[in-house]
Amino acid sequence: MTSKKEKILDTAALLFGRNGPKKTTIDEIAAEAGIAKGTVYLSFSSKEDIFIEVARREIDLILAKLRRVVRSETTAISKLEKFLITKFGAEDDMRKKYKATQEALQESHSLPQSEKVRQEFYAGELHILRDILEFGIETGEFKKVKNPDKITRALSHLMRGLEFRCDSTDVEYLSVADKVGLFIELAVNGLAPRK
Amino acid sequence: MTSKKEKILDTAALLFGRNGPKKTTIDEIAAEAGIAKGTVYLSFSSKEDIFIEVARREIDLILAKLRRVVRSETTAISKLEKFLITKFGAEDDMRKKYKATQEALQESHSLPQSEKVRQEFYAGELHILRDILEFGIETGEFKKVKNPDKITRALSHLMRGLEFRCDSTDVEYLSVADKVGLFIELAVNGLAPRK
DNA sequence: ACACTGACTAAAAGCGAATAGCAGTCATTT
DNA sequence: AAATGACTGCTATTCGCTTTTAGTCAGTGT
Repeated sequence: MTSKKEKILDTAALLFGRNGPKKTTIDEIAAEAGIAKGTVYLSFSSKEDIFIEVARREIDLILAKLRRVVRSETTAISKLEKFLITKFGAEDDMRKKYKATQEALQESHSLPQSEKVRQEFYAGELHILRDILEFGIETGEFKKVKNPDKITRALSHLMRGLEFRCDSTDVEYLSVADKVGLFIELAVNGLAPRK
Repeated sequence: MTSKKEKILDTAALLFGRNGPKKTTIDEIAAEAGIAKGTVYLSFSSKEDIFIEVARREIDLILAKLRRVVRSETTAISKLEKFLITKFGAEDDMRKKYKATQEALQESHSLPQSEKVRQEFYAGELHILRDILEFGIETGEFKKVKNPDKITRALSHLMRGLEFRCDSTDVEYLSVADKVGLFIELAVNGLAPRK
């Protein structure tokens, strides 16, 4: 049997995904997991604690997937492309399945600890991006840059600019392929002419 | 004497800037403008109407300023730089003075019509950006691109990615100069090496 | 005749007391 | 020792009431 803690996390993830963490009660989690409420508190110290662990698990899944698809590509550009495709796709997943994560990534108005989880996620993403950048520099696909950290951050901002904004209509609904194309076009080739 | 309509708009802009449009009443505007409430409704059909016109005036000011600084530069890159510096600076202004505009640009939870104003602002920005792009292509600073519209949009997204996010800590507080530098570095030079 | 006024109304926002729902505890059971 | 679920106190929500406010219009002054 998977440990009780795992069981609780699985159940919580399921229910968080169904109604969002805010509308999920410890009573529900306990009932659905087939244990008593008090038992939940033998493994976790608070609801927030559960939330954080669920979010962390989901984020790890996404990051692992991103790392996997990046690893399986052989050029920096295809790594970048796959990364973007997967990342933009993951946003859909998040909206559907990973409600806890979505909550955690939602700026402001979430639990204090979720800030930490968000940082982890962005740090993870940034790290992957940075690896791609360095890989590209090694293979000669990219030029040497003075400040890779800042460039990585700019890449991540461009990416963020292309993210879906669920609420607004101002980001026209570009297809994922379009977004990726634009990203590569700009970030890789740049506007200046190449002789 | 400036027309009554102007007087009302000036007063409304002042009060909107002081307390935000939500917390400003028509009674206050009328009192401050030294006219009776009913008179306001001779020039405007609703509070929203006033709001929209105030926001539009403020947006026109910002766009005009952007156009002016861009026009006064002679190279595409310096145009781009000045545009960005001014734009990022304008965000500060907005937080301080242009409460109506800020409200209008705030995604969601604002009045229905404010959507329209937002669109106008983005369209205006996009147009300026696009002009810079075309200017750069003419002067040879930029290469010919297949789809200038989409590239312009990508530029605007990169820009948006670098915008202040007033609430969050995740966009580290890069200085305006850093942001501009990153933008140019990426968008103009790109990652690919130039031989 | 016309520009303007401000008391008026209907509707919305604000308020707070009553109520319901929930996280977390702990004495009891297994 | 591990697990339970009735219980507690706190927070969120509801609901009726009061206040505020957008918008109107009969009236006033010029």
